Amino acid sequence: MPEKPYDHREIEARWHAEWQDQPLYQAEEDSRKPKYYVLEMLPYPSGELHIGHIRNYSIGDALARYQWMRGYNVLHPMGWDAFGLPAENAALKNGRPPREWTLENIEKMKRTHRRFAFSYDWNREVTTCEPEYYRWNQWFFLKMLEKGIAYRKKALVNWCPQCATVLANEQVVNGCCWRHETTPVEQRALEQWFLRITAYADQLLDDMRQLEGNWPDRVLTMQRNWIGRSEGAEVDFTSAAGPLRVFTTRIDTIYGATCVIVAPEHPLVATHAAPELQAQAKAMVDARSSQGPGDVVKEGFFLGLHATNPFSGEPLPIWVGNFVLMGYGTGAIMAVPGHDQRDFEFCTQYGIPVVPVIRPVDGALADADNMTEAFGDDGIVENSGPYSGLPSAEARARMTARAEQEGFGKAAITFRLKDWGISRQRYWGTPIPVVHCPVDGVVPVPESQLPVLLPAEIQITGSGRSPLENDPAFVETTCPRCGGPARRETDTMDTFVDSSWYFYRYCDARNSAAPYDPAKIDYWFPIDQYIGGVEHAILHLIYSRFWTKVMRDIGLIRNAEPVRKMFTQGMVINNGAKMSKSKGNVVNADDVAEKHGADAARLFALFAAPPEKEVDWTDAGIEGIYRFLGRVYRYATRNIDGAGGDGSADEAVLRKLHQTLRKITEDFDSRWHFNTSIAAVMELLNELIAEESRLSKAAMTQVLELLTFMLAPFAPYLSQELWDMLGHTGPVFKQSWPAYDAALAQEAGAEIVLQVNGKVRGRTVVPFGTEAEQLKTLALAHEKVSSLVAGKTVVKIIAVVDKLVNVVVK
RNA sequence: GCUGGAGUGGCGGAACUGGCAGACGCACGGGACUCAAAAUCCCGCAUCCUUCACUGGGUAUGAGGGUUCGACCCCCUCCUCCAGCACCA
Repeated sequence: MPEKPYDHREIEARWHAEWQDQPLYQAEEDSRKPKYYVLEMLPYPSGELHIGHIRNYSIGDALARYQWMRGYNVLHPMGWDAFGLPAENAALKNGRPPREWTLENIEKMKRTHRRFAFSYDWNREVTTCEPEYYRWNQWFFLKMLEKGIAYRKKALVNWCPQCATVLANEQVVNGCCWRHETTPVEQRALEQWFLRITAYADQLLDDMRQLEGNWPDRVLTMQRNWIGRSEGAEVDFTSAAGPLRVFTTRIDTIYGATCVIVAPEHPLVATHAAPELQAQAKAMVDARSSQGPGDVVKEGFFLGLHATNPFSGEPLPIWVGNFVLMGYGTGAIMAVPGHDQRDFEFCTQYGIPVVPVIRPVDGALADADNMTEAFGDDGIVENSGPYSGLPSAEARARMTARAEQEGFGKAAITFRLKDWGISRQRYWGTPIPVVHCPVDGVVPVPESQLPVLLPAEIQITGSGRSPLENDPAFVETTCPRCGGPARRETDTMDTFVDSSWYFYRYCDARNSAAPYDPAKIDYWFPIDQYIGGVEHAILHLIYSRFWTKVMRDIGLIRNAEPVRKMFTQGMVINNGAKMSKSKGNVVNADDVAEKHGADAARLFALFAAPPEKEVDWTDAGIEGIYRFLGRVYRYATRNIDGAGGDGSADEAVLRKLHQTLRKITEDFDSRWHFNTSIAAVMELLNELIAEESRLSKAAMTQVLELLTFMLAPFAPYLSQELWDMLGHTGPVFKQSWPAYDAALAQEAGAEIVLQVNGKVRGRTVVPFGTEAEQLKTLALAHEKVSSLVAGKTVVKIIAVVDKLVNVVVK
């Protein structure tokens, strides 16, 4: 058969039509096959897929298809993170109702998904803005309220004036909003709903040990830092205003404390500071909140009060310092300028004495007058009453014990992690299911009344409060307890709530009686492989882990962790910047599919770099892949029913064929460096073309079939076309992944590198396993080697079986 | 500042366990086919020296040192870049 040109449009259109209404990718219920749950992070439905998405999904899809071929019952679902601010902004801008806008975007993106033939089980699709989904957010919220995990408090919150809403701590980047990177976040006091994630801090930390090895170290490190567990002690300093509690990790330095510093928001300021000092503290708070990224200059003032060091009995001045955080520890510290750099800077600035009390294990105590920086290491405690001479660690233990005995302190653990504020003053989110009753206070909506529906018709104003407040039909209700008039809560939930458990819903997506059937979770969980961007290393991935633990404690599920293996793929860079709408460098997936085809786009996304690394998008790069696919196609079409050659190249070609298959299989099972898998297929093709006329018909048949299989996880359209051309029926990815033939893949002999003084001077082929002694003899007999050795003394000869010989001469 | 990670041709990257540095692709140069172009195919492509040529040799994995018969790989010092955290007491 003469070769045919590669027409990606024709091939992809044909199979697209063929597959359109077929349930090809459904996961089986009640299967006896082993399960494999592969998941890619669900996208926000912005309206278009770009190449960054394509990369994420191409990795997951290759894996899903490979696992199908390996005989697994694969669950590979997709959904939409459909609540969130852009829908409201779109509504403001062009008057489209958020739901309508969102659903339309979803339809558009789904078309692109199908065009790329990603193997999702669309029967399990989850759309988080639909009541069938968000009612379970509300249900979980009520459970958490019962358990005391959800609670309400007035708190200083991060407020973004641009978003006109509250941000979680995790959403504040360098003092600015994560969505508006130049807008400083303000502090406001509001009644907010919180989830007590801090109660799980230790578990979140401890269970990371189960994840080690299967999650990227980088992600685990970031989570550990985020949780920020510190062991130390709380100690009461006595003062005229009552006991003042500080948190310290270095109680061993307490004899070196020269003042106590409180945060400007500390209650002591409000109760005991003179009015002008209170104004000064307030100014400090405001200055800090409006300060953007960069260094905050240390500032402070004397409060006019003293506190007594419970160990030394010494009176110390109480200062207010702008670098002391109310939100961490007790909001008050003991300043030990001799052994803490921050305290050193503050105290020297205000002339507060420096008193060194720790010396290096093998050195002398520093001289206070000549210090230029604090000595922050552990050492030997000096000038510290009965503790003098003890190593730091022991001093800490004894001092803490004494504080506990005498009731002025205790061992304490402080976390950097704070409770998760979930209230948002927004319309397009899950309504928080409580009502405010003048008689009964805050009353949960009974489960039977769920879901609390978001009203469809709403005037989005963009002003500070939730648009829901302006909808009397929503706000005005009756108290479920007393039946009197009451107001609904108008805050909605943070959208990270939606994504904290969506992957459980995939297991039972149409359940209307419960979030899911626990038996199904038992079968499918944990997720075998989760794939997504590293930008979610802390937010989404910590919340998800927390939610799983809560569901377990409610008694719904048994697994403590949702994700067994995590993979973070690198970003796609275009023109030196991360692709984003605001930078205007987005490469649209449909455009690429039109020009070069979905197969080429997918293959290039995998070929350009190892999946965990960033990858530069280049039009030229995808051209190369497109040419490769064309060569494969033309090679196949012109050889598919040819007469065959004399077979003189069969042995070499089949060896290469099975070596390539072995490499791809190994890449899937270990390191996922699909760029080298694809390079190996290219190498194979180069050899196939070179030896084309010398291949027997039987060998050619085997070549074409295995080549088709090798491409099946990466290029579904082309491989299906080839499979069809080869006279087979049915989807190629439902065939069994072929086992490579180890005997065929075996090289004829070992190539031994011959070196003199570590430099390669020749090589020779010997039977595998040829012994070292024999290799040495062979090497010395080698013409090139012997000429270089002649006239010199052989110092030694190193021989490594099947690898090399190195003759060392002098 | 702290904590991770990374530096290899013009570019993206390979070299998996200390054993042939530069696979594969892009770009580039030359050639074939063509009236011409596109497409396609063939050849070359780290660098310097040597040779008419075949060839042969030296130098190269951010810089400098070390360990080793042998180092992109291990150790030490330094430089640069990227990411995360950033007064967390």
